[in-house]
Amino acid sequence: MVTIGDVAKAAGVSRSTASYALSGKRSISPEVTQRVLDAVAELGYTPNAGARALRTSQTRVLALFAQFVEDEFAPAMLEYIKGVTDTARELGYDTLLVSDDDGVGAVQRLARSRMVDGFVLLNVAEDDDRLEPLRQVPQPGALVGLPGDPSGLDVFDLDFEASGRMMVDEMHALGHREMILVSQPEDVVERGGAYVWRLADAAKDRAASLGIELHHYFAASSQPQIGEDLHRFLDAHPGATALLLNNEGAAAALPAVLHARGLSAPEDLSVVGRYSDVFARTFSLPFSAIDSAADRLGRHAVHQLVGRIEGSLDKASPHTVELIAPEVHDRGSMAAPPAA
Amino acid sequence: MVTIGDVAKAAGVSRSTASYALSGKRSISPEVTQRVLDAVAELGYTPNAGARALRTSQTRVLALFAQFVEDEFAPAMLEYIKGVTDTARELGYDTLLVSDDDGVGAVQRLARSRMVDGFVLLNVAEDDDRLEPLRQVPQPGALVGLPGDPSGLDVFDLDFEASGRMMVDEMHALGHREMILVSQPEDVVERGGAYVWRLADAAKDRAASLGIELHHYFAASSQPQIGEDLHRFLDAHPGATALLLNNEGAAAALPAVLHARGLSAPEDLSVVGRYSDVFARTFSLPFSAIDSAADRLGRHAVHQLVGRIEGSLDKASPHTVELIAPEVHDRGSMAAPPAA
DNA sequence: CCGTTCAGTCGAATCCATTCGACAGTGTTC
DNA sequence: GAACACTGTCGAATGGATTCGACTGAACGG
Repeated sequence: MVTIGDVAKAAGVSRSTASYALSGKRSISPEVTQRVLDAVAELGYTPNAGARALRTSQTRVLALFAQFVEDEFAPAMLEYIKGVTDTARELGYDTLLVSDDDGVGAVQRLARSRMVDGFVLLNVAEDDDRLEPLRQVPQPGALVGLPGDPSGLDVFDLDFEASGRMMVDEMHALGHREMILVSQPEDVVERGGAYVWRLADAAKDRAASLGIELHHYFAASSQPQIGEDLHRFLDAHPGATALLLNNEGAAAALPAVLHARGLSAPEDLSVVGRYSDVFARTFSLPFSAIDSAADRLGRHAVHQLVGRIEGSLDKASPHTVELIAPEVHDRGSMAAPPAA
Repeated sequence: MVTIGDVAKAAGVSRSTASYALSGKRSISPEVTQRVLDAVAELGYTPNAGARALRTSQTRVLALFAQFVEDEFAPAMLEYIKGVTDTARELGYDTLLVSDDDGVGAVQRLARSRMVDGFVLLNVAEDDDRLEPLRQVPQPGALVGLPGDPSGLDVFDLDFEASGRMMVDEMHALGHREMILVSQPEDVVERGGAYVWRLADAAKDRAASLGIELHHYFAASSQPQIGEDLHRFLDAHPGATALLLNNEGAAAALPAVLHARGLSAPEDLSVVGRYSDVFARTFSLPFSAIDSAADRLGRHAVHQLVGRIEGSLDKASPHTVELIAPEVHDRGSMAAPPAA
C-alpha cells in the first residue's frame, strides 16, 4: 500500500512537508503543495486509518446500535439506519453497525478499543442497561428513544404524549365520541417500550377530559393473531367509530379485517395510525398517520453527536432532550362518524 | 485508556511478555500468564484497535455495502443486513455499513485506508461498476447477487431460473393452464436487476414447453400505481387462474385488489410469490412464496469471505458461485383452478 | 563438571501519520 | 548593516501492539 512516505518521495519532499501540504496546518509553498497533490493523485494515496487513529485518537467512525427484535416491525428500523448512515457520511464519518446481543459488552469493547468516536443507540428502552456503561465511557452517546433517565446523554424522540393527545383531538374534532386504541404487544412494553404507555396514557387523559369513551387494548404484532385481535375489539365495541393504531402490524392487517366485516374507512370507521410514512405508503389501504420521523431523528442524533465529538464539548456539559412534535399526514381515512 | 504497558507494569513483566501471554504465541509460565490475565481483568484492558491494525494490517472489520434504493422493497434489505452482521460477529468481526452513493469511491477509500479486511456487496447488479475496483483491491469480496461477470469474486444468490420454473411447475401440477407473471418495475431491471429476467425467462421457457399460456408484465412497486396495474392485468386475462408475483409491492397490494374484485385466493385465483418469509408473514393475506433466503445468503457470503481473509487464500484462487435452490413455502394460497 | 539445550523473558524495531521544535534563507526595519 | 520576523522545510518523537533476536538460568547428558 502507498504511504505518505511514498508520496513525499515522489514529490521530492520530507514526510512532514507532505503531511502539512495535505492538512494545511502550516503554510507550504504553492509549488510544493501542487507536487504533493499530484503525487497523491498519481499514486492513489489514502491515509492509513489505523495509523491516523493511533496518532490522533480519532477514528471518524460512529457505532450504531440497532437491535433487531423479532416482533417489532422491521421496516421502520431501516429508515432510522439510513438516516444515521447518510448523515454520518455527509459529515465525514463511517458507521459501524452493531447488532450484538450483548449490548453492554459491545459498548465497552468498542469504547476501550477506541474503534469509534461516538455511539448512536436506536430503540432505547425505558430502563436500558446499555446506558450505564455508555455514561462511563469517554466517547459521547446519542439516543433515539427516551429512557427513564436520560442524564449524560443526548436524546431524540417523537413526542409520544403529544401524539396520543393529537389522535384523540383529531377524532374528537370530527365528532367521534367512542374510540378504540390498539397498542403494540405487551411484551414490547415490558421490554422497555415505554413510549407505548406514554402515548396511551396521554390519550386516555385527553379522552377523559373531553368526556370520550376510549377503549385501550394491546394486540399482537403479526398475522394471523393480530387479525383475530382486531375482530375481537370491534365486536366488543359496536358503538366505536374511530380506531387509533399504535401498532404497525395492526395497520397491515386492518384491510383484510375491514373487508371481512364489510366495512370501509372512513365511511364506517375512521382510522389514524402512528408509524413511518414509508410504511404507510406500502400498505394496501393508505391510512392517515402520525409519521414517526425516523430519518429526521437519526439525522438530529448524528449532528448532535458529531458536534460533541468535534467541538469536544465536555461530556458533562448540558445535554439535550429533543422531542419532536407529531404531525398527522392525512391520507383520507378520517371523517365524521356515520350518522347513527 | 489502559494500554498493554499498564497491564505489563501491573503484572510486573515487560510489554512483550504480556503480549505473548495474551496471544499464546510463545510459551510463558503459568504463573506469569495468570498475573497478566488478572491485570487485564482488573484494569479492563482491550487492545487499541488502531495500533493493532497498524501493526498486523488486519482490522477485523468487514465492509457491508447496502444501497437503499427508493423503489426496491426495504424490509427485505434488513434481513440481509442482519444475516451479515450476526455472522460477522460470530466470527469475531465488526461490520461497517456503507450506503454511499459513490460505491466505487467508497470501495477505494476503505480499501486503501485499510479500514476493512473484506467487502460484502448486497444488491449486486448485472453490470455493477463497483466490481472492477473491487477486483483490483487487495481485500477479498463476496457478492450477494449474481452479476454478469463474477470473476475474481465469490458469489451467492438464489437460483432465480430454478425459481421461475418452480412457480410454473407448481401451478401446472395443480391444473392451471393460464397464468400471469408480475415482475418488478422495468427500471429495477435496467438498474441491473437481471434476476428479474432470469426468473421470467426461465418461467416463460418452462411454460412454453408445458404448453401453458404465461402473460408477463412489469409493474410498479408501490401504491397506488401497483394496484391499478394489477387490475389491468386481471382485466386483460379473464381466463388466467394463477398469479405469479416477483414483486413485493404487488403482494402487498393484492389483498385490496382481490377485495375490490370480489375474489378470494385460492378459491378464485391461486397465488405464489417470491420474497422473504418475514415479508410474507406481515401481509394481510399470507400468500405462498419462494423464500428469498436473505439471511442464509448473508451467512454464506460472510463465511466464505472470512475464510478467504484468514486462510489468506490467494485472491486468484478459484472462486465460488453458489446458487441456492428455491423452496416454496405453502401458506394455502395455491389450489386447483375453479371448475370452469 | 563442562557444554548444550530449551523454556521463559526482555529490549528494540516496526507499522504509518502527525506534529513539535529547529533551522536556513529571505525580506523588513531602524 | 545589524537585528528581527517570517516562510518554508526538515528531523525526530509519538501513539500502542506485535514480533524478532538475544539473553538468562536451570536441567540434562556424557
